[in-house]
Amino acid sequence: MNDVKAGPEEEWVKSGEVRISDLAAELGLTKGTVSRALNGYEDISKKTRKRVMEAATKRGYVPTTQARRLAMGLTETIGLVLPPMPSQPVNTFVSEFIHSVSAALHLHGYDLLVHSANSKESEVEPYRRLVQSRKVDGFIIFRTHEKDPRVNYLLNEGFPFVTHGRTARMAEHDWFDIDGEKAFRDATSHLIKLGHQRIGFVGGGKEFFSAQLRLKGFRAMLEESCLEKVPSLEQPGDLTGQGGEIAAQNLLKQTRPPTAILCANDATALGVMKAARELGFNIPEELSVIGYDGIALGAYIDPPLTTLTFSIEESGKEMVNLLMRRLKSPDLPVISKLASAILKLRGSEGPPSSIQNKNMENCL
Amino acid sequence: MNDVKAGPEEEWVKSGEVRISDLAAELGLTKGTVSRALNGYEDISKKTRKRVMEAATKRGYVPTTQARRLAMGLTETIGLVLPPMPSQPVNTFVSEFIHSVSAALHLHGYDLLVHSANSKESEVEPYRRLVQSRKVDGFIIFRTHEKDPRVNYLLNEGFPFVTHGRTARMAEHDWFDIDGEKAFRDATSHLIKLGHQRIGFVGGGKEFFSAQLRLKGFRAMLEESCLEKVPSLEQPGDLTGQGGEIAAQNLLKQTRPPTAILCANDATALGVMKAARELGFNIPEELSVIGYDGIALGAYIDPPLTTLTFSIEESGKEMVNLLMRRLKSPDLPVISKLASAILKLRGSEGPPSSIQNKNMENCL
DNA sequence: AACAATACCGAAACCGGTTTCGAAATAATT
DNA sequence: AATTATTTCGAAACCGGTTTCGGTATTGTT
Repeated sequence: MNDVKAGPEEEWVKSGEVRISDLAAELGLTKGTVSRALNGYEDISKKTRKRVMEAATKRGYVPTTQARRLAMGLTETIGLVLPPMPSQPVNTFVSEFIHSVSAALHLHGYDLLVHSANSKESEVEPYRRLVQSRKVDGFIIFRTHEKDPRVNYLLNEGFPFVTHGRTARMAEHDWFDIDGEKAFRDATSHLIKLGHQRIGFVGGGKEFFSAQLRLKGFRAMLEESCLEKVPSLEQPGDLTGQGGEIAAQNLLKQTRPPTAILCANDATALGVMKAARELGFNIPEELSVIGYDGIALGAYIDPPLTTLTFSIEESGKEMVNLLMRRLKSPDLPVISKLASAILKLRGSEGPPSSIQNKNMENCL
Repeated sequence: MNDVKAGPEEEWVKSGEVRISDLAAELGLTKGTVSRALNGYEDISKKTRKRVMEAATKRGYVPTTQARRLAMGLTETIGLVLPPMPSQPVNTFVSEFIHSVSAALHLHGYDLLVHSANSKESEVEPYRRLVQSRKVDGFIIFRTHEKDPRVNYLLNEGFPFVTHGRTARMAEHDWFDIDGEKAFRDATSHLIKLGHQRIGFVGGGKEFFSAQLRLKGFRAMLEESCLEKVPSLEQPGDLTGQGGEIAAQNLLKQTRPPTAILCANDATALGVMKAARELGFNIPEELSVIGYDGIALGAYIDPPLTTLTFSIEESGKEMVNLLMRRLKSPDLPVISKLASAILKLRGSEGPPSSIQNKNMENCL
C-alpha cells in the first residue's frame, strides 16, 4: 500500500530500521496509539492491540532507547566508577563484581555504565560529570573510605547510590557490606585455638573503612582471649603484595617474631608468604598465614592459602536490589545489609611449632 | 528579571537543573542560538557567544546527554559483553581490560556499556539486543572463537566492532591481537636452548582461535629444532587451574614424562605446578613450567612463574583507536594490529636435570 | 428512542537538545 | 544613495519516542 521506500521485501527488514512512525503509518494509526498499544494501556481495543503487536514483531520493531528515555525522563543506567588501577592488580574482585552487578541490573531493565577514574583528577570528578550530564540514575560505589568524598558529594546532591562498604555517614545512605570485623574475629579465634599467642596483623590502607574494621575485629578477639596487644605486631599495609612483603619483613625480623600473620587481603598474604619463604620460614609449620578475599588462585599455591571468603555475586545482587528500591521510592528510610565472610581453610595455617600454653585459663 | 520560579538564589543552582531553554530565556535568545553559540558555530557574534558562555558556566549548564544524542542520532556508547564467568575466575585480564578500554573511550567522549551474557541464551543474543535497541554505536569483543557467531552476526548486520583476537573472518573486520604464535615459538625456543628435548604442551579451549595459534607456534619451533613431535605430550586444557592439573597428571605419569611444560595460560600453569608438586616433581629442577598472561600473582608464588606477558593497557588503547577510526569512516579498509608478548623469566624454568644432548647438531 | 456512560483513538504537546533555512540588520561596494 | 554582500540571529523542523486531553463511535441504560 504505502511501501514507497521499500526495495526488495527483505531489504528493509534489517534490524534497527523501523521507527514507531513507520509502524503507525503502515497500520493507519498515530504513533501515540501505537505506543500505548505496545505499552499495555487500557484504552486500546484488543483487536488493534493485536494488530499492532503482530506488526511490531513482524517488522522487528524495537523502540529506540534514547528516545524512550528522553521522553520518560530517566536513563535506566547505573554508573560504576573504577578506582585508579594499582599497577599490579592481583584480585579478580572487580571483574566478578561488575559481572554480577551488570547481570542483576539487567533483570530490572537497567544498563551498567562503567567509567574509569584517572588518578590525576579528584575522586568525585567522574561522579560529578555523570550526574551533571544526566547519564545515570544512580551509582554503585565500592571500596569506601571512612570519610568518602564521593558519598559526601552524592548525599549533598541527593543523588541515589549504594555503597559496598560502610562509611562515616552510613546512617544516611543504603549500604551493603561484609562483616569484616566478625571475619577477623573468627580468623583470630581460629589461630588462638590452634595455640598461637603471638599473632601479627598486616592492615590495608587506613583510608578504607573496611581495613579499620578488620583491625578492630583482630584486636577485639585478642583482648577477649587475654592476649596482650603488642603494637609492633600490627603493621600497616596497602592491600598489595609489595606491602605484604615489607610488612612481613618488619614482623619476622623482630627478636620474637609472630607465629601467625593475619592479612587484610589475599594480595597482602601472598607478599607475606613470599617474604617469609625468603627469610626461611616454613609455612605453615613455622608461620601461619591467613588472607581475606578468597581469590581462586589461592588454592593453587603452595601451601594453599587459607582465607576469608564471601560471595561477590551475592554482593552485586544485594546492592542492585537496594539501589532499585531506592530509585523506586527515594524517600524510604535508609537500609543496609551485612553479609558474613567464611573462613576457608586451605592449609596455610596450623598449630605453632612450640605450643607455649601460657595462661589461657585465667582469662574470662 | 524573569526569575519567577527562582527561590533563594542558591537553591536552583543545584546541578542538573538548568535546561537550554532556561538559558535561552534568561539571555533573551532562542535555544537554537544558544546551542550554536555553545557548539562553536561561526554564525554567532563574538559578543553573544561570550554572553552565552558566561551564563552557561555561571549557571552550571551541562547539556542533557540523552537529548543531545537523540538529536544527533548517535549513542556515543560502546558495548562490551562479558562472557559467562567461569565459577572460579582466575585472571585479572577482564578488569584491567575494562579499565583501559573505558579510559581510552573517555578520551573520545564515548561511554562504555558493560553487559553480561548469561550462559543460558545464545552468545549473540546480548549483541542483538544492544544493536536493536540502538544502545551502542559499536562493540569491543574479546576472546574470539575461530568461527565466532558474534562476529558473523555483526558483520552481517554491518555493525562496527573490533575484536581482541583473530577469527576465521579476520580479513573482514578490524582486529587487535597478541602474536601468540611467535610468543610460543619464543618460549619453546627458550626451553630448547636450555636443553629440553621433551616438552609438554597444555592447550586452551579449542574453540578459541588464540589457543590454536599458540599450539601452532609450539609445534613450529619443535619442528624447526628437529625435535620429534610426540602426540602424547600435547594435552588439551580449558584455561583453568583444574584443567592444568588434569593435563599435568596425564603428562607426568607417562613413562617418559616431559622435562618442561608449556601452558596456554597462567591459570593452567598454576594447576600444572600444583599437580607436579603433588606428584613429587621439583620445579624447576625436575620440571620447567611456563605460562601465558603475565598475571601479577605469578610473581608471588614459589617458584615465581615464568610467563609470556603483554600490555593489557596497550590492547585496550589500540582497540579503541581502531574502533574510533571505524566509526568515523565506516568504509575504510579493514585494519589490524599485532602486538607481541615478551617472555618474562621469573624462575619456574631452568635446564633439565640431565641434559641428554641428543642430536641438536644434525638439524638444518 | 433519547440520553448517559464507556471504549477507543487522534491530535498535539512534550522531553531537551541540534540543525537547516530564511529574514533582518549591518557592513561593504559601486 | 542605492545595491549587494555579510553577519547574526529567530523560527521551525527534527530526532523518536511518551503521555495528556478531548472528541467520536459505540455500548448501555431507562
